[in-house]
Amino acid sequence: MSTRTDKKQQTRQNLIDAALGLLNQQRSFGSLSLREVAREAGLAPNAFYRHFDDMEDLGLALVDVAGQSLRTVMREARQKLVTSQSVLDVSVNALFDHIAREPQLFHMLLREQGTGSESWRRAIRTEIRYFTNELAEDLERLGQAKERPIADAYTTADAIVAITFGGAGNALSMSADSRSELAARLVLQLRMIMLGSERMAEARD
Amino acid sequence: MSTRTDKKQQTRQNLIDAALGLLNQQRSFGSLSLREVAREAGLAPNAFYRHFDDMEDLGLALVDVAGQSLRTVMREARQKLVTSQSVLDVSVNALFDHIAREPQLFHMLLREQGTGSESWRRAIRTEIRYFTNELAEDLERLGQAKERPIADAYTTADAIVAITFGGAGNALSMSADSRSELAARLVLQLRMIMLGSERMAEARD
DNA sequence: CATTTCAGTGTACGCGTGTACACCAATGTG
DNA sequence: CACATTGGTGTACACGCGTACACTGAAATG
Repeated sequence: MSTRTDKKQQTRQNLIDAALGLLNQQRSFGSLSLREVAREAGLAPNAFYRHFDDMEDLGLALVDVAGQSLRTVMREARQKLVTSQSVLDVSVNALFDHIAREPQLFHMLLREQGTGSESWRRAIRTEIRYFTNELAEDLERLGQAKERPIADAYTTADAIVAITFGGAGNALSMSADSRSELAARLVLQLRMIMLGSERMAEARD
Repeated sequence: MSTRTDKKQQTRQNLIDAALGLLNQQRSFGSLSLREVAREAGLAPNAFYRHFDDMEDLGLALVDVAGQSLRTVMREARQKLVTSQSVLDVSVNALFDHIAREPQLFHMLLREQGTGSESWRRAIRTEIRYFTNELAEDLERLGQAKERPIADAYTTADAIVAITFGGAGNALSMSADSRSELAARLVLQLRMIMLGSERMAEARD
């Protein structure tokens, strides 16, 4: 009873992959056309409607996929938060590796935050806020464990995310060399934030 | 001998204003059509070509206008860098005021960095890098004057710009209330960076 | 086995687009 | 004053788009 549903899932996935395949640093999701995506997926234009209401609907599905991918990065980073010494260094490099593996996904998340429909932008904002909240929690816990508390965990986490994701967005259109140079600078900047946050917490006592 | 050239300049400006007028948080520059802009400017579509090669050409002109506006903000901020006590607070609020006055310009600069043609993105990157360089210079000078030097002025400036512009980009689609809340958080984050940078410089001795 | 469901097709439509071409009328030039 | 320059117009074209409609054939259902 599932040959039918399986096949449907498959072509749905084909549409998603087709859209992703058409994205690159020159081409934003907003510039893709329904016909174009259907063509790339080997479908007649009309068949698109069997799977999504319109391009916006597809877009939200893509953000969802990207969100899952982002959560994977985070989970890995959280593991390292416990074990490693040079947390920041390892985390940033982990993120950069991940980005290099799925550039289109992160193109959407990091570089198309500001464009598109209201719901598109809200969906992206939600994914990123989720990331920030989790990080804030980790920072707080970690700060107490090491007895070097930080000031205002959410604000600190937000700064870290802004720096990291902003940088990662730029990394998308860079050579491997410039990329690792950028990664090094990001680590420095994150260290500044952590240092500053700790110092602010000290001053508050 | 200038009735002709004057008029031409005027309609060119009309085209620029028309494009700017069509931009808002839902509508990105990339989604504007040549005909649409010409229509808004009260021109026949063909007349567009008397002033710009194509939409990309217009886009670069717009980035140029935005860059000039950005440089104005910076000049004001630099004045305050010398006179005021709470530099960061005043600077961030100055930027936010400016943004509220010309939202379309900053929409392009802050939210459409990641989309569009190669030359479009390079033009935007150049404007922002200019800003970062000037800030780095100021930070270095200021740090020496106050005998509280900072570490790696360019890296510090880059972090400040990333935080500030990232935040400002988000501010564009916020209510006035959320906006000032955000501004307050940004000031905190910038203080973290400054504090951290100073501490890094101390540690290096 | 007869019937219903439904993913996918082909045709067709009106629309907005970029831009080529021929033209006009006012300004600038010798 | 005669002529050249040029900002702007109107017409026309082919194109890609979203999507409505009628359809088909295979899988699912009873």
